[in-house]
Amino acid sequence: MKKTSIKDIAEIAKVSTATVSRVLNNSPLVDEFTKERVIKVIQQLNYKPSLIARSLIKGKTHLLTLIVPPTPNFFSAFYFTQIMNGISDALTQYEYRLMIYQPHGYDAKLGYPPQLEEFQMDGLFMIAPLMEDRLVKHCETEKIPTILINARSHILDWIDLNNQTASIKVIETLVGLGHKKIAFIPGLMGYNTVARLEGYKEALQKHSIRFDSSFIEGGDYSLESGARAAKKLLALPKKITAIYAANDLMAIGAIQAIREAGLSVPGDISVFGFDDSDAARFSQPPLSTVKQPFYNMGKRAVQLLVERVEKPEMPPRYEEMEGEVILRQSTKKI
Amino acid sequence: MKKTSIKDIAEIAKVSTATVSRVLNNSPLVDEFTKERVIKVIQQLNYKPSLIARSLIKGKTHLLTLIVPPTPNFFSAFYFTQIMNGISDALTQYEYRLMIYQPHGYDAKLGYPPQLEEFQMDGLFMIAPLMEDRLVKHCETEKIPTILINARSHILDWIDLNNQTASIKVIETLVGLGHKKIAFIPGLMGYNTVARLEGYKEALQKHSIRFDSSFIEGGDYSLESGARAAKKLLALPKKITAIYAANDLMAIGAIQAIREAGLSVPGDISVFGFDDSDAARFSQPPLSTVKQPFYNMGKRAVQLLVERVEKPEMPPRYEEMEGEVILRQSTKKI
DNA sequence: TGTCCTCCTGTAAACGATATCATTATATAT
DNA sequence: ATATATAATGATATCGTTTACAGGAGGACA
Repeated sequence: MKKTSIKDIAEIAKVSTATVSRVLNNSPLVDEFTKERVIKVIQQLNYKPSLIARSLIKGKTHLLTLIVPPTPNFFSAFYFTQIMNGISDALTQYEYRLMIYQPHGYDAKLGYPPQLEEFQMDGLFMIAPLMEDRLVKHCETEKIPTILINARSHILDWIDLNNQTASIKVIETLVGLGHKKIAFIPGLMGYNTVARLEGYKEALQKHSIRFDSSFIEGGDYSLESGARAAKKLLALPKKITAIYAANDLMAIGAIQAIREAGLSVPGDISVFGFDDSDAARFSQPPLSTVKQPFYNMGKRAVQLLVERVEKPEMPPRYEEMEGEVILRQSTKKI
Repeated sequence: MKKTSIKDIAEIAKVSTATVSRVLNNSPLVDEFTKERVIKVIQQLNYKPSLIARSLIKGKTHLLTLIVPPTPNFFSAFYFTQIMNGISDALTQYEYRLMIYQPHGYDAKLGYPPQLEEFQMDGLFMIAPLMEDRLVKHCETEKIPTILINARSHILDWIDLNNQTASIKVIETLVGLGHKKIAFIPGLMGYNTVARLEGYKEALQKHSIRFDSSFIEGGDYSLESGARAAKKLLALPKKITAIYAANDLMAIGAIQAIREAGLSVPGDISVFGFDDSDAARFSQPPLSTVKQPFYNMGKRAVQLLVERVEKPEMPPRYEEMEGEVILRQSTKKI
């Protein structure tokens, strides 16, 4: 009992397979009467054309692949899921399907994962690849239709947060609350960290606050690294009144360190995070943070990628989205 | 400049396409010498066989699809991501690839999403479908290789938490801490809620504590519903000393309600959650809860599904996994 | 009546692999 | 020398579609 194919339909409807195919693709050059007859047979047999066969001859699979970083500590679930939901929802408008690929030995010697090349997919979403990612390089040189989400490139399309203005908003919020001695805990060096630091400096300058490099203490996006950094910052001779961390987890680590030092949040020190993760909502006190429009980034990424797939020669397109400051109880006026 | 195909290889290596195919599938009936020659050409041209073409003739796509519920409020990101990570990691051992499908109008009239049928995938993962899910019914009657994760069926394979023993562990932990008046906030009625309630009753009986139906106050897995339920429970004439909620979010809602009533957690009332979500870790106080082995469920699901795909006629297999009690600061001895 | 269009339909060749069967070359047995 | 087995290879059909091309039917027009 094999699947019914276009041949079966043709036979029963007493037409050629070509005609059935024309009906399927509702070509105008088929008689109304025969069209109706064919459709009836199709419905009776509950026939569904094979996308595999169609892909083979058309040379397009209508498959897009989402490359997921191998969940390092800084890559949290909510981040990914929101983007995926955005992609998934937007895809319902298009005739494309979504595959997931999560490289395992990411930094291993292997360059481009063979599985991807073999399965001719039409385009790639890449979430937050690192700057030196080999896969990105490969896509750039091979001109594989790709859209970077939360990363940048001169050759590929991308969507990213405007990290600089987001940072500026944070600092202006803190300055507005009366803070002047504001420390920053950047994450691993990457596109966004650089831009956030830039924004931090710019906002300070705008408000005539002198930049003090001892107020910068890096982390690796983990909770522990946030705690470590905060500990050092608290030991500084000049007393800080606020800490701005490059993600929520480090901010929460900072809160822990501040408590351990016998100080309170936001009583003694205000803390700002970044990302608006679950952790921010449920931390104690709830964390002021920056919300990235992940869902919309995913949605928009679909549009850009599909257009790229259909017009591979278009010049690359870039899009910056704005972050939104979410004020909760970890920050206070002084 | 089209993709290089098996024909090109054959031509350059001066063999037939059949031989190239044999080399690709390392058949033993090909001379060592020609094999070497063919391989060299393959590498030179960086040829990768088309999985599409292979799928067409083999009748197998080597594509598995993960059906994701349309993120209702009770379906949180960490839940899904952990399962997906498990699946994704396990898949590296097999020659299968992963697709994602997230139905949108889930409860709408449409039964089986056409996109799935058209793209012949070999098997389906379904996460926590509801009992009356039409897609599940479809898979059951059409004998589509499917594994349910966190759900059950008489016909399909499944992996689920042993909800009853998990519940028993929770109650025994609370009883061990001296609690006797323990309320339960179940979630929406489904497989797991029923079993958890069963376990709750069984554990009470075992410790000769009379079951009191007024101690049961249902919610819908949302934070607000947890708060509402707790409020009612606190208003009971008989004073409870502990609340066990069927998920973390409702537990956190309960904590908020308890605070609003002027009581403290765990000072006056101990609270237990379920799932070990991020929210549990970062709530204040950190929430005692039950950790479900999501990652391992995903991993194991791959094994079961692949075996099912390869032997469709096997009798269905079921697997129960055990939950682990995570003790944090929301529970206290009395 | 013959020519040219238009409209519809069918035939057959793709797409890129695998699988079946046939064929050749070589080795071994008689 | 002939028959037979074995190893390596090639020719060709096949999977389920789409598509270029070729026709046939019928009408319009000279």
